Amino acid sequence: MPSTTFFNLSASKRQRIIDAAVDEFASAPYARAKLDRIVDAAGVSKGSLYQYFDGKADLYRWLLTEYLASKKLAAIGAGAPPAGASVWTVLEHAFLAGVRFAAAEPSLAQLGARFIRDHELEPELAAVAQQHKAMSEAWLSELLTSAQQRHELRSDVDISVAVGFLLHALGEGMLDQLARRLGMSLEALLATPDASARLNDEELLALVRSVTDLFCHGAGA
Amino acid sequence: MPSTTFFNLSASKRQRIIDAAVDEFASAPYARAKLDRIVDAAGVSKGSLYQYFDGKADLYRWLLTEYLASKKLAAIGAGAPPAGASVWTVLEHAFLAGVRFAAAEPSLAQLGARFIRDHELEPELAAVAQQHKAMSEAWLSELLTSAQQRHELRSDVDISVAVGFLLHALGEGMLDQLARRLGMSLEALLATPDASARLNDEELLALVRSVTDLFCHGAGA
Amino acid sequence: MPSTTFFNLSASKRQRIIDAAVDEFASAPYARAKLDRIVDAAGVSKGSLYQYFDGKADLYRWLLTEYLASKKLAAIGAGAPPAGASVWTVLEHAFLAGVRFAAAEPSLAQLGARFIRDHELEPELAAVAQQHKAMSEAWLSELLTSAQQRHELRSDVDISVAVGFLLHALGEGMLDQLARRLGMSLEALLATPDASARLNDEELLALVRSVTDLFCHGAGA
Amino acid sequence: MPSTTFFNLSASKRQRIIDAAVDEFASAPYARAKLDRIVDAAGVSKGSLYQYFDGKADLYRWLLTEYLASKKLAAIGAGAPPAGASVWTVLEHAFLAGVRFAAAEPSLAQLGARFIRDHELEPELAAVAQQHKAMSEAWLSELLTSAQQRHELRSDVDISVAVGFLLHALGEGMLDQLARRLGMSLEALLATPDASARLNDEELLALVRSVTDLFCHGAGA
DNA sequence: GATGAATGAGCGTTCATTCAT
DNA sequence: GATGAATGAACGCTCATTCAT
Repeated sequence: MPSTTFFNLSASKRQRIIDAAVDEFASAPYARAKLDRIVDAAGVSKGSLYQYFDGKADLYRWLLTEYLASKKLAAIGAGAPPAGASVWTVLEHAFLAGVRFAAAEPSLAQLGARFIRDHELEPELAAVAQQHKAMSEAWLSELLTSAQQRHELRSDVDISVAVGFLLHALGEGMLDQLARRLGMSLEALLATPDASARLNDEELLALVRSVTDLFCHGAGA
Repeated sequence: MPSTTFFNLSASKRQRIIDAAVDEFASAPYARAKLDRIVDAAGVSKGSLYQYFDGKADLYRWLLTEYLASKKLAAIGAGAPPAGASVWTVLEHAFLAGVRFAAAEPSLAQLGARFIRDHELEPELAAVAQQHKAMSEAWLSELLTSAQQRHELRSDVDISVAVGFLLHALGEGMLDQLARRLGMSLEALLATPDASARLNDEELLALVRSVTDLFCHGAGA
Repeated sequence: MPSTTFFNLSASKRQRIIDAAVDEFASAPYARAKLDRIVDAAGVSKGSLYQYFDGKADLYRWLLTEYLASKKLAAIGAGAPPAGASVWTVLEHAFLAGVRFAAAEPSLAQLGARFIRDHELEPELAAVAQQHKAMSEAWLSELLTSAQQRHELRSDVDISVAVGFLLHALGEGMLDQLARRLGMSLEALLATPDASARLNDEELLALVRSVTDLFCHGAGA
Repeated sequence: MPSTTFFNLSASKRQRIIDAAVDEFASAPYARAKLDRIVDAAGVSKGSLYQYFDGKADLYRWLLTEYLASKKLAAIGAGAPPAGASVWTVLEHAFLAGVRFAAAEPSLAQLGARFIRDHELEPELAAVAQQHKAMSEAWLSELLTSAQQRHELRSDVDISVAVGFLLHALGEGMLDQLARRLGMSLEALLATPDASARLNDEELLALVRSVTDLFCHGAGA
């Protein structure tokens, strides 16, 4: 949790710190991200950073649970699906919001992607990751269950298997597919912040449709 | 590459070292795995370990590319699908072999799972990981393409999206689903080597069928 | 290159570190010089040393190429030979400056002497050593060639042999001769920082004259 | 001192060990020479080497003080100057023997050269080096003193300076000059065992004459 | 006598965190 | 509140030597 001191900072200085931290945590896994690089890039002293945050883990946690989440919400909220929309519409909206956010805010999206994949987390941070995953799972589980009740989904579909599929598809799988579309490896994509910008909105939509189509109709002839 | 010294060791000692290394690398990502813990658990001196392997990376690489691979091959080879089998049979066999291996050799399966997800790898090891992924992708891509030509798959399915789905489902997703069936988190499963043993073969088969069913028919009503 | 941190240190602390490092590198060849001994003698932590310098090699390089060089320049600059001086005058000045420096700053002179002789250098440091030698050789070669053209040297003298002689005489040979005059072995001289102070300036001059005399007239009857 | 066991070895095995050790100690300074490489090259076990010699230092010492010395003696003894020869003849013989030995037995010559220059020696070995140097100095000192009495040398030449010159010229300086003639650095020469073979006997003689000429007549016009 | 596996002290280096100024 | 110098535990790795077989 940042101290009040942090919020009393001038907006520009605060943003400089945030940007430096986002860049660092986006370009290296947690264990390899260096506070030294962050303070250098932000132009603040190490002591100051420790007055704003309780340490490396605290900074990282805040970035993910507060900053990234709020940005994501803002970006996604704009295009929320109409209430009562079918599960397919909801999923398509979610996918589109995801790929659009990745294309618009590559560093932040990378940060989120790293978080999902990162294994180097302190136990404390791992708990945050698990909680995050649990929430997504709960949301998907409810979405699919109610869809099944509305007969939008086959009654004999294994919900937990479907949740697993979508969880991946909305998270790491999305970046994986983006990378594939761009003809680059996932690693290369993570190292190239604005690569996603090369895809225009139509291409993003086509990608999303391919995924939802597979999920809806399966691959069988 | 282990030195010949390593293979001249008594089988029990060699196995002690392998087990200690597998446990360590399975329970912590590469960067956090400590040689000290391995030598302590194995009851050998640090110097000895360095006479067997060229270093941490060498030990890890051997464990993955030689030891794990050979164990996996032995486990999977037994139940290879008949030649000319349909894509569904092939996939089902692959899935079953995977979950059975995970249930039979949980530590090794964990090791493999970590490897796929690990971000902290030395460049050299990262190359091994990418190569491994590329091979899996190529195999799946060919499998699906020829199936499509045989009209076992819909002609308008996006192969690369389908490959992405299967890649995940056969790798990390498999452990994820196993964890879900056992009612535990993936992390808990990774920390509980013999948890998978609680599922009997019928349950494993049911799990596999749920996944292939989703892939074949989709979730749509 | 030392960090700015190093130069922000109090002069006394900085000097303590320099002295400790000079002593260590002067009393043991590079490969056997221990950072532990330096930090102990300087009374700083190992981590601090690493904030000042990039490592052992960096500290050593700076000591030689910056610190020693600047001290030497200061010491030698005072008594530069007049422009247009004969080769004999130039050489005598160079020798005198050398022996006086060795007598005045024995530890530093030892450091330089070790550097010239040391075989255990990292490739990077070895390059510095070779460059240093090449510069000295070029300077001497030019000095002797132009002297030959001015007929201060015999026309049939083999310049490269003469350069070899002077290179040694101005470097390691100088300490060797100093040791001989003091009736001790070179090793003993290197281990006794202020032994050189026992020779007064007249004796130093006599030593220099003996060397230049041999070089000028030869030993033949 | 090698154990009697060593001398009971078959000549071929003994020579294999010697050659491997010479090669290793010739191609790296003492501290960087590895026993592992020697036993590998010689095809003997490490334990055996420790039964022949008391350790690394013992092997090195024997190689220098017994083996190299005897080989040198054999090579030089053949062309000893006639009794009662002038100092110039004696020196020329000594120089020629030296350069010829270097050209004929490059590895051994390198070993000797390394020994003279090496700073990484154990105290015990350093004593051997000092003793060796002292003997050479004594021989030269006596040679020059008696020559001076016979008026072959100027009466006012500083013997100790002249000894210093010759000591260098006959040792490291010789290799230095050889390297210069071959157009390579000393380091390159040490790394290229048979480079010296490129100079024919006439060229070697010319080199020797250049040096003795400088020593006899000086460089002055 | 020969073997080669075992040893362990010791090295240079890293980096999140602390705290005096 | 801001600074940045100080810290030190911990890591991967080396290699001459020992000693049971």
